[in-house]
Amino acid sequence: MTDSSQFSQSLRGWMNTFTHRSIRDWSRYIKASGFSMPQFFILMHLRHHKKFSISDLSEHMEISNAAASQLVDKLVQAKLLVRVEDPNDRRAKQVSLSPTGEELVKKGIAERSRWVDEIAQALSKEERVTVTESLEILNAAAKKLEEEEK
Amino acid sequence: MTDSSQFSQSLRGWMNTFTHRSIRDWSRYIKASGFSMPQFFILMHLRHHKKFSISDLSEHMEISNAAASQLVDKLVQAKLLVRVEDPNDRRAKQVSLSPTGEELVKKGIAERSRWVDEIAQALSKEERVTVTESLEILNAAAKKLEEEEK
DNA sequence: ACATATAGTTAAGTCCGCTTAACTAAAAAG
DNA sequence: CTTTTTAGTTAAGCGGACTTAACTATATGT
Repeated sequence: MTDSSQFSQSLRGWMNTFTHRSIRDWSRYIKASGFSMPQFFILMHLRHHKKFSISDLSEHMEISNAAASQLVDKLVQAKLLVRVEDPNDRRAKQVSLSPTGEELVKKGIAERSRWVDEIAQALSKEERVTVTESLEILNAAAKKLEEEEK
Repeated sequence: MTDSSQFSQSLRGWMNTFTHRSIRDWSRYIKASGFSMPQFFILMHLRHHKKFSISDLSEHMEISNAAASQLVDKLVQAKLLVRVEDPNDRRAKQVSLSPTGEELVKKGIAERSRWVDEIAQALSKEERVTVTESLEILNAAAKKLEEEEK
């Protein structure tokens, strides 16, 4: 019987292979592109949250405000981020991806998706249909959970 | 029509949410457990490749032999790794997880799987069946690809 | 056997992320 | 209007990951 625990086990198995692969591929890409892990985390985070303040970032990354400010500053100098004054609160800053930053992240994702395409080709047509459907289900569930957490 | 590109898109979507979540959760766990990213990468890598030499590691992580040696040394001192002489080549060392190290990685994975369980609960029984099946398919495909890469 | 290549360690020095502390400026509270 | 809180920056200093270079020890090739 395919019950909840069997599901969890399958998902965990997939997470393992996926995580392992991700760590390897991402860290290589990050190294090749000349940025540090923390810097890249910021870029990735900005893909989901188009805008954030220094405080948001320091909270999210669990580092001090000073550290967040310094990290952002370097990325601004590298032209990957844009930092503007918050019109509603002139003390605060709004940080977002610059076109260059966006491109960098996209390119990283594109590199990784070569793997995805290879997997796609390894499947039969029927398998692809089933799997696509499932991924949509998972995606929807994950999004719903994320909503609830706020 | 659910073709290959639609599949890729779904998988990429899932990868995005998953990667985003992973980065956040893992980096928090790593920070909380007091180890650095590179150190944790080593532990994760050892979960898949039970044993490796210093050279293997430096190649895999794309760092110098010296750096690999130093990283491993710290983890050995912290009792997370075991480093023994290779019986076939006395110049080489075989590095593997200690029981403590294994436990640390397992605990990290366990933390993350709380999220998995939450997702499981958000699905209907039928959805779980479909998704479990799909995950097995994906896993098999990923494993096959990994084999071929060698 | 000797020379060369390979596996790993050690040491010195650089760079970077992080922290705390001191500061500026704006907003909120009284 | 004055006080206090909040957002962010700057500077000094620490620690860790990384590099290169010099070294030891084993293995391989001629």
